[in-house]
Amino acid sequence: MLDKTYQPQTIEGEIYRHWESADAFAAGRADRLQARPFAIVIPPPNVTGSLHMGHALNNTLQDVLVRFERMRGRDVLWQPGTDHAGIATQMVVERQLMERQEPNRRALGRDKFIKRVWQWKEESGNTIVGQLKRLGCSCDWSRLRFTMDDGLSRAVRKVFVDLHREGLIYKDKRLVNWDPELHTAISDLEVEQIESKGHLWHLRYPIEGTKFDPADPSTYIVVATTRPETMLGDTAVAVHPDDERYKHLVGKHVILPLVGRRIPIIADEYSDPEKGSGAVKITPAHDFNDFEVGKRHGLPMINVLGPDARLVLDGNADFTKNIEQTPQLTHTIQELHGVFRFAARKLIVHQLEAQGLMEKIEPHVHPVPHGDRSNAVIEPFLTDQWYVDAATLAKPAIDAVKRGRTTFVPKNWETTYFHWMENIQPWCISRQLWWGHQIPAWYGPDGKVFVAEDEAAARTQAKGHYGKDVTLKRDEDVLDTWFSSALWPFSTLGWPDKTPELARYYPTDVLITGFDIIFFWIARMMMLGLHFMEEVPFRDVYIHALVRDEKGQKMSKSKGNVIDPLDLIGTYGADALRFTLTAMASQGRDIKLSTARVEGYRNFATKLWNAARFTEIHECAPVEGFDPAGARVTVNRWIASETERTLASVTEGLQAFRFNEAASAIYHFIWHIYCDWYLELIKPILTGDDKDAAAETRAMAAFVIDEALKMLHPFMPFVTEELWAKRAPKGKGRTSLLMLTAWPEPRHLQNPEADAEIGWLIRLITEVRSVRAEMNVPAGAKVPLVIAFANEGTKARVARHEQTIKGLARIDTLELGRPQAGAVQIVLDEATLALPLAGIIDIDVESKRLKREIDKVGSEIAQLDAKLANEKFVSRAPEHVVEEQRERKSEAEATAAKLEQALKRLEAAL
RNA sequence: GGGCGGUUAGCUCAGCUGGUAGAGCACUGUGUUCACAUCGCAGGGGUCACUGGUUCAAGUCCAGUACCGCCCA
Repeated sequence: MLDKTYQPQTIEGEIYRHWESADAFAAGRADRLQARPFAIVIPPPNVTGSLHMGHALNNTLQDVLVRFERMRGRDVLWQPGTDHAGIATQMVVERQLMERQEPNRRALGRDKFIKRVWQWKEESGNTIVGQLKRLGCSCDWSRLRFTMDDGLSRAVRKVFVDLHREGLIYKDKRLVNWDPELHTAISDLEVEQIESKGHLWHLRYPIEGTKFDPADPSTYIVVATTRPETMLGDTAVAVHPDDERYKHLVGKHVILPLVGRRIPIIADEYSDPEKGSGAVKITPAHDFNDFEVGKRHGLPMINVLGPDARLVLDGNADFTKNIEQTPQLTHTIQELHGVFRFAARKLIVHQLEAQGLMEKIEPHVHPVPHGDRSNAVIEPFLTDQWYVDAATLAKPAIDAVKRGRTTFVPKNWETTYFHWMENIQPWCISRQLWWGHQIPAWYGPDGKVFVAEDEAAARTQAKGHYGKDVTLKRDEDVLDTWFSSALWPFSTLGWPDKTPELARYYPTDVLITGFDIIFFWIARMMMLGLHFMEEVPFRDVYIHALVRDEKGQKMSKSKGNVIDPLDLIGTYGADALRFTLTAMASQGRDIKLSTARVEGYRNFATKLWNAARFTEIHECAPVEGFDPAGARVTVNRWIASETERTLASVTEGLQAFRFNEAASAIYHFIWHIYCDWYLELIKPILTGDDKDAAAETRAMAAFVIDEALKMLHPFMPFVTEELWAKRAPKGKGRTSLLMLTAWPEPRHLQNPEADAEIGWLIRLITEVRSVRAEMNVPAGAKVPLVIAFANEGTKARVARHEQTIKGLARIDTLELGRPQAGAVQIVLDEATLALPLAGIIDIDVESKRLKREIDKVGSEIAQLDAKLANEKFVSRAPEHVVEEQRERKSEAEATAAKLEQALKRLEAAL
């Protein structure tokens, strides 16, 4: 006997272990070798991370789909794995060293540090795997991969070497986004532009050949800048070519204050006449736009900052090149060399002010680049880095989506994808970190680079080049983490080896992920998948929303509004959390999660549990060979019909990635159809005298709940599996696993007659209950019911459902006859139901109620009349729509007439 | 500045190809009838942001406005 409530905590772990021990998650099961494969690769979570709400949503949706397809007979591979997350993981371990007051990374040295990270990975790397299991994820854990596994690392090296050979990876000296805190380059995508309050400093640059006079504007040009400290590296001043104010100055030079460098005034459209003074200083080594301007005009690039964002002036040959050694210059170098950028800013502003070179300072809000990990202000920095020629790789990736070989759901994300891909910049892939895939490049004594999959191969190349063995030094940098993630759909399947898995499961069927990594990950998988596999990595990309808190705020640790999915699982069970996320995953809107909702779906699990308990109590066990199409009892034919409708909704919903529709279809069926009506309607039959009907009903009740368990299983795997096991056919144990049971097939069970009849019955019961409640008839009181003016069909229905009506509407005597004086009357189709409540009810109140009803129907008739009187409607609307309105009108008129009669009868009683 | 999305019941949200506005929670009344009070029954509550347009018909399509959010520059 089932307990009164479902206790998820006590059974979830056990059920999960049961699945695992049955190898139920395994891809390529022997019984499915002939089946069509269905493959999903997991977006690999950070190996040292823990499950947050985004993971919970992402993996729930994947699991729903995977379980659905598995039940539909596909050979499912859900490929799990974790990501080494270069910067994040390295930071975690460094912080750990600091907290434990152990030697820091540099003191430890590269090898020892990496060993520590591996150690940390071994300790905590499976935390998230365990958490995914708690969520119920049915990944093939035997195939768990890690981006730094030997195999995946080999794939990374091969891709690097191949792309390099093809000229698609190259080393270049360009401006990069430099994180001065982490001392590494990062890609554009890892930079967040944050609107910040700053200033616009208007600096006066004296024009060469004039005597600078603060009172005479013709002796200087004003440039506006948000970063005065970079002025030491200025190599030009730019004005717009059409700017009349400055036309006469183009071609002249200014003498850079504090430095004495002679720099040209150039005309370039980059300068915006509307902004600031219309003239801008050009610092090619410290600004991306200026870099381009510099290239156009052949300007020198003078780097005045070091990797830690301190000024480097002393001994900086580029800085002192072509300038006179003045006392001012010496002073500048002395005072500013080694000073951190923001302190330098203050000093420089101060000096310029002292010399009358500051025209004005305006408050100014502008975007400032920040590193997404360190949150440090990013410095455009001129260094040598490795780049991927993304523009070339993007072409086939754009084409594949344009031609529909890969489809985004919802479709509008394709716009985002195209926009980015069509404007893609070279991808900086080297990182000055230790944790990651070390770049497979070796340098000879003269700096000549040899790219090879291992050192031996590099040495061979070097020997060929130099004609002798030389000492090679490996590039110290590692690759961007996303470089290895980009290979995930094929590297996890064994590539570069030609494995059977690769042949069978690539391309994968669908990728499920959030929009925040369309660029980081999806785009790059598309590029590298197409390049190396000559086939898209996935057919569909389902983009889901972000999970926010109930106020719509992004969850973040600093805001303290994080809801821990594991807490919710602990309180309400994994099924409740999963169902909530699925039911709220409608396309194109963020999810505002509230625990009330989770609680509601926990209640749903309990409801289902108790429905099962009911079937158990009434011995509704599955009957082998039971054919629902052969049911005779109307209510059974009806529930079979409803079941089939639900099956269509759930199946179609999942096929179209309309998770919320699928979820609400099964929810509505179980609670509001099966529990609210079917189980209530069959109670009289189960305890009645008709043994055949009772037997059929028990079998049907069992059949339907089993079908419901199957349909609900992808969403709520634990409780359904548990009930499946507990609801064994009579005298037998149930050895099958629900998760490996076949998804229901349509059996032509839809039955309009049964639908109509039970629909009528439900309306009758509801109407009677409603009137009872309105008339304050005590809930427990049984009253007589007279049905008047019934046609033959209704009479037959009344006879068939007499017991049910009596039970559910709390009726003691039910007869056909005429409405008694002073009775409450209900119009139901052609019939009138009368509840002789004289003495209990207030005639006046009842009269008002009937008048209200008449008014309601009356206004409906008026509306329909207006519509049908409209000639254009009648002539232009489709025939069936017009017909429908006519029918509706005549029904409404009939109802109105009957209500009028009812009112007359009531008034006659007065 | 460019792009995308949102604005529907007190709250959180559904509403796919235009044809009588739905759910959950909350609220009100009522009930412990032998599956379930993590429940049942009944009920109240919406000029679908605004303005125009297309159409016989607009929450749904189009244009614009306002406010909110996100992405990119």
